[in-house]
Amino acid sequence: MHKGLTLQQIIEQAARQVEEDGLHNLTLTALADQLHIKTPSLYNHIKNMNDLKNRLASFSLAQFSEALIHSAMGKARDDALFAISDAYLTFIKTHPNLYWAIIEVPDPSDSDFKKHSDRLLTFLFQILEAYALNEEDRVHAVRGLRSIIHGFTSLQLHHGFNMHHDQEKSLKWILSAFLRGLKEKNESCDGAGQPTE
Amino acid sequence: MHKGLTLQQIIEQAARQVEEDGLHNLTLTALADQLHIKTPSLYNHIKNMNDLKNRLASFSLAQFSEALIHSAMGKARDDALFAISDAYLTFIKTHPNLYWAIIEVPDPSDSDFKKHSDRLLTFLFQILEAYALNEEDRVHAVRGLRSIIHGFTSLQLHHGFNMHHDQEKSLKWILSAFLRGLKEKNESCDGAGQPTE
DNA sequence: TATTATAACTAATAGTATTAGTTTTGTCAC
DNA sequence: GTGACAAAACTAATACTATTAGTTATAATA
Repeated sequence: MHKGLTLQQIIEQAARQVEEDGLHNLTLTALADQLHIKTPSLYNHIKNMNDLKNRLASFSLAQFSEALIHSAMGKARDDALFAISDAYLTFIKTHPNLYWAIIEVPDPSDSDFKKHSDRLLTFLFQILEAYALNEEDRVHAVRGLRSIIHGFTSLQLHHGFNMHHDQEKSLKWILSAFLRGLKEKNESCDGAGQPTE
Repeated sequence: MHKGLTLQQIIEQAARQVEEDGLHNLTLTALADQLHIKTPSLYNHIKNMNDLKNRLASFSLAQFSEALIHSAMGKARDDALFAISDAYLTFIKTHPNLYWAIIEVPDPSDSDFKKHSDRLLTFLFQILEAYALNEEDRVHAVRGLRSIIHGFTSLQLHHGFNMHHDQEKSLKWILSAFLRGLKEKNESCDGAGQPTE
């Protein structure tokens, strides 16, 4: 047989199966079965399992970036950031296993993966340009945003917070606090604040 | 042979091997080899691989909690929180693979694991009691703290930020911003702040 | 139509967790 | 001490993994 199967189709099928069954239930046998080929035939398209997971991570990250960037269209500052965090939460809720594929990418320095990750980073930098921060502070601020959103969502995804209080409200609350603190840095209206120690 | 091998010894050996070779290089064969027993003998002590990983996660989390709680001894408020974040970073740097074992725990609802995780959470709550927050806000604040520290460290651990700027300084900067925003919430000194939109 | 590269195949291997059934060994009541 | 019992080791076997080597069929091309 000679199906002319394409790498793209393989990745997409892998993504479907991962979405359904989770990343660590992805096996070459199951993947080949769904594609109606024999397992070793996959090696005509991929180097090995790690390679497949890298490509799957890139694929997922591309969709993810797209969703985030799209969500902030025509918005700026806090508005944009809240939209992004909403999109982030939405993606995690609708594609938890794909997000996990991004987190567990075997080789984060893979060139294709890095391309998409850099794109997302640059995008965040641009959003933060609207705030009056010097170069170094902006680096810190971007790291802060990523940390907050990724940390919140991945904790929720894997470990779950106690569900008594609303999730989305929490994330918004946290982001608001961070942004308040970020703005206040330049203004130093802290004269009357509670003493630090 | 009848070595009288104990579960504790097995977990500790597993921890040693994971620290050295990473979580996904932990195999029952390798573990049994190092313990000088045959692979199936492990099943006298553990239920299966998942069970082993759960126990390993609990073991790691216990050490982790201990380190964090210890670091805040005799401190309060910002002082305590910065000490905790330092301890957090230190743990991740010295035991990255054990931290990963905590993150990748197969069953986060495992009772032993939950025990330690609740302990850590309660501890954070107590620290935050020193800030003037109502019940709900304190929930948000604890989530924020966890998200920031976990998010920052796990991003750094797995994907790495660009190393041009200092890591610890970044985390301190981010935490400071969050804490500023947290304090400001009650004070509403925001009259002259930059407009939100 | 002949050539060639692609993409499928079959067959085989080594490494994985796991189960079943057996044997050894330490412990403890008598 | 001796015998009963349970704990903890063992051997042997199974079912899945990924992966490699070598082979065959097909599609495109010259």
